[in-house]
Amino acid sequence: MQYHHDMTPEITVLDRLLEVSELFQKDMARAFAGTPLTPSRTRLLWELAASGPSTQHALATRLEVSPRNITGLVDALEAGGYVTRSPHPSDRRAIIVSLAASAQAFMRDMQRDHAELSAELLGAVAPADRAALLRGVEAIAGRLRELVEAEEQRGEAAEARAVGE
Amino acid sequence: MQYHHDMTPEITVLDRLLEVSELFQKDMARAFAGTPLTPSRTRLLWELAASGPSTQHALATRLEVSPRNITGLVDALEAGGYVTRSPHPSDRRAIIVSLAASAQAFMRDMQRDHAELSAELLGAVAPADRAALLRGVEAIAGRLRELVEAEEQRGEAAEARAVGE
DNA sequence: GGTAACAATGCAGTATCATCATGATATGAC
DNA sequence: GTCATATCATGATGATACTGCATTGTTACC
Repeated sequence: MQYHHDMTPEITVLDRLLEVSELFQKDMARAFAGTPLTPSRTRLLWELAASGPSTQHALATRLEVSPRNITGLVDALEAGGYVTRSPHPSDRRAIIVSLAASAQAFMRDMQRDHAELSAELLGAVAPADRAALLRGVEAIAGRLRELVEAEEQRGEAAEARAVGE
Repeated sequence: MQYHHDMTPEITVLDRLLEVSELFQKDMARAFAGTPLTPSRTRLLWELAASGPSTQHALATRLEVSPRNITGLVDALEAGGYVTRSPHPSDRRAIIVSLAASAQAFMRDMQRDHAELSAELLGAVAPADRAALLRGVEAIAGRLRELVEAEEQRGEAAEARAVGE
């Protein structure tokens, strides 16, 4: 691959996005050091904040992991006081997982930090570029979503073929 | 913070970036399923592609992990035929890790895919928005880099204080 | 009422990623 | 030559994140 002394824009967009992605991860890891929170557990917490109290089965479906895995994640979060388990009102097999009161405050803080960071980052962008940036990132996210979905279905199709043979 | 019925731009930029980040990870995981490649190992491979043959110690420093960890990662990559270990020409303690010939081709493929994906994503953006998008993402990456670095140093300072007491 | 499906979990297992402690060997300064 | 230091390997350990299978209690259907 030939590199000219000015970088090609195609390369830099993706590279910057990947860098941003890496920096986010690094920042999260640092922020959660010393707590029992990990990416997987935080994902569960966000899901709970977004969708409200849920059965473990529902969480497993929405997060696309095995129910068994949810049990473990909830165990850890419950031990840390982030969530509570309560019986389902009508189905005695099921368990409702809810955010603990302290975790609700915690999530509000996270959302506040989230908004602050967002404002901070947008502040680094020239005002005249902001609208276009917004549209562009939106377009990229949409396209990427499509691509990943398409890949997923190809994968499932291949799997189905393999089983059929 | 006031929410109008249209979402505030501050929230959406960050959210979209986080979504993009998540989609990248998902895509990588899918692409590497069935290979011995994992995020950490791929990171080592990229580092090797970028910096050329290196001692394990140098890799440990650059990737900011323990030397012991590098041994394990290199073990796995060597078993998979991605890297080779060879003696250091002048220091018989040291070992030089290099990309295997097949891995060099593999990395070229990855870079090609990388460029294709980049073009594909940029293609989803309205032509008039591309220049601003580029500048904007660049600005955001730069700002985020600063923030993470600042956080890091605050963390180190706190650690130093703790040790000093 | 009997049976099949369902929710959660105990148990067992795999893989990754990381740490520290220890030891073998090589280097380089004195 | 000797001794501190550097490089790497091994072994032990631990946390996390998954999985599958078998079990227990519950519900729903016929």
